[in-house]
Amino acid sequence: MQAEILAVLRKCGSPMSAYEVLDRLRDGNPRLAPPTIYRALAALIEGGRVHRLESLKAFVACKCEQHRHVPIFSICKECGTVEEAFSWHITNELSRIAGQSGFAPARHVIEVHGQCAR
Amino acid sequence: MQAEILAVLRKCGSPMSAYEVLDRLRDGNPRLAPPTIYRALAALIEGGRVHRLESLKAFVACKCEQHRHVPIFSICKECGTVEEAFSWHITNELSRIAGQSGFAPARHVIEVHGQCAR
DNA sequence: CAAGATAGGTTATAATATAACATGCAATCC
DNA sequence: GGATTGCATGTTATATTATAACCTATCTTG
Repeated sequence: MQAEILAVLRKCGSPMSAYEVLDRLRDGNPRLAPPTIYRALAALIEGGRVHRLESLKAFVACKCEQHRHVPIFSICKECGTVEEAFSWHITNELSRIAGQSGFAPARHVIEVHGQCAR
Repeated sequence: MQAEILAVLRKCGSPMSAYEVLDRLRDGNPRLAPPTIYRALAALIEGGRVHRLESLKAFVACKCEQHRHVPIFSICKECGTVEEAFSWHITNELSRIAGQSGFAPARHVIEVHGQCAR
């Protein structure tokens, strides 16, 4: 199931809601239900192979070779495409800010909405 | 309505779901329905007086004197409290990264989950 | 008052997500 | 081989979050 979902997300390229993934996979498996999708998505996210775009309530395949970084998403509000970047600078700076108050970061959500070059 | 919601959020201090706010306000107004809450929340967010924590699907009152900055939220997964910070460093660095690909940022979402000092 | 603007009320429903329990099936162990 | 275990998925139901669409009341301003 994880492999199938990953394939669907990769083929699509842009963010998909869980129910869009579900509809896609129901073509070959009409009995498929939401919990199956959400469970597999949870496992994929856990493994860093899929990200949830919190501000879109949607999911994308990780595009980086190296999963397990702090991803920074640029989300174009015109065309809907999402770029994934990362920056040690920002990772460090976030840790520094957190450190000031003794906060121990575990998971980072960085999403930038705007307009892409196109 | 905006004032009432803001009062509820301030009194609570930690993030509240829209429906928690709704329940609170229904004490004095049993006919209150979700659209009213969501509309007022949208206006408050527009004005920078409330933030939506995307990764929690919840809302907090802005704690800064000066609304209209790029907020960075530290969310403690133990006690649920949320700190709001900001950093020109990060704002600039995000702009720089965006600039590389010609992306024009309009809205930033920065949320860090972890564990606070307590 | 008329006309327009704005907030809120009302009803219904869409979209997102999870709880709880059942089933199937392969691996392992005696 | 048969019992046992573990794990992914199936199934049913429901919870949670959010919005559409249309209506009503109130205020504003010429």
